[in-house]
Amino acid sequence: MGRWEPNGRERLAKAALELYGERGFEQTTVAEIAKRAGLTERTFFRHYADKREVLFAGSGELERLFADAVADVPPSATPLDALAAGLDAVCEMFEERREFAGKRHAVISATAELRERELIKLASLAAALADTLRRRGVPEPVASLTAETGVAVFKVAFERWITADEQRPLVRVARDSLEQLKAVAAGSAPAGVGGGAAPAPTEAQPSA
Amino acid sequence: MGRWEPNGRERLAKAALELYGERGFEQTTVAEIAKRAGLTERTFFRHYADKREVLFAGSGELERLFADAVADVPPSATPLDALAAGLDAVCEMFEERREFAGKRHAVISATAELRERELIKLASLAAALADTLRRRGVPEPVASLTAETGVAVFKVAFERWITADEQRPLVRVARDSLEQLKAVAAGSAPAGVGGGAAPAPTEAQPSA
DNA sequence: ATCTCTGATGTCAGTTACTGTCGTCAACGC
DNA sequence: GCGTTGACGACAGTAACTGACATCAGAGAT
Repeated sequence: MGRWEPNGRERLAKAALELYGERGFEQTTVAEIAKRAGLTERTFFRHYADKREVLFAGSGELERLFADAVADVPPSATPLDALAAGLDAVCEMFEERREFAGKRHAVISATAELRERELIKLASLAAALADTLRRRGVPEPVASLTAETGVAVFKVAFERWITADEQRPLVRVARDSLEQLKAVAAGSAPAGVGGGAAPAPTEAQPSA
Repeated sequence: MGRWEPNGRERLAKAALELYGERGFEQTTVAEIAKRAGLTERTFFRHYADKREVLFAGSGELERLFADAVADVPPSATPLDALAAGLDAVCEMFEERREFAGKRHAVISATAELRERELIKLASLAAALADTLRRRGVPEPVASLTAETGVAVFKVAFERWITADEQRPLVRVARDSLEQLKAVAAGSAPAGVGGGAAPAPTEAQPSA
């Protein structure tokens, strides 16, 4: 047995999520988080670069998962198909953690500072995806555009999935969003309500 | 004449951009910025909410310009065409300020904290665009997807334009990027090297 | 068994971003 | 003239973060 309780890092993360949820991010001091975790402020900053980062420790894992899945798709596939495979892999990871993801998402979307941090993590994800696509031989700017598109689709799908009234699994929502984006880009959705003139996109559910 | 030199706000912005460029963002204190502007630290925070915001004061104007242009497109146009009109309007505004935009961009991309702020401004822009599209009768999630796509295209185009070896006007680069995105989404760009199968996206003339 | 080295933590002092409060003084309207 | 307003300075305070150094259990070497 060590001199201190084990898993200090995890205790800090747990305490932070709790306190951010109870009092809000700005009303919580790092000293309070450390105290709840039975540690000191200085130790908090040894584990997490700043007060926000404690909520984003897992983002590196997500990035690797997504990029690896894209890299593993056969080279004959289009960039968009490779993207779809990555999307599938990432969505699967979230399915089991919906409750945790919900709490975390609520805290983040309540505070501008945390939204900033989330956005830069997503940007980092897009950069990693673009890099992976380039390694597959996809030229610029197609690689970057595809990567940004993939992140946008994930973002939109996640927001819908985390909503209370969305029952489908995340992977289903994501695939649907991707199909809709394809339809938009193909110009099949006129601005006017209804889109009657559109050549019936693949299977666009009138879910909205 | 007032008790103080006029245009304190602008002097602060100028001093900040200079100092961020000379020593870097993190190595510059707010006290130094204020001193160079002939004011005090307290006054800096009266004009700008925080040390980063001084570089993003004009973003509200950009947002209005973009959204208004999208709103003014005839309702018969597709969402993507409306987006293209907004893109044109925004690009025009940048053409005259390339030097300033370059300095600002160099400072921002050198510091993670500033990149975060830029990203949230772009997200705010996307939200405003999505709102405008919904007012045009575009349903969700198409409105959000289209808005995110528009911002992504602008981002990619701006990055290319600000590069020293890019000679074309921003509006040309942006239109080209949009065309390439359409091609990607249409599935015309195989993952295999070269994109030779694609219908020559590189010099796509602004047929839009 | 002792010794040393390592790693996770505590302690403390310091810098700086940011805020609240109050005072000052020119300009402006009456 | 006179009160009000608006922009700023002065000053004190909080809290995020950093650097330097101390402490002490455990692991491995001797």
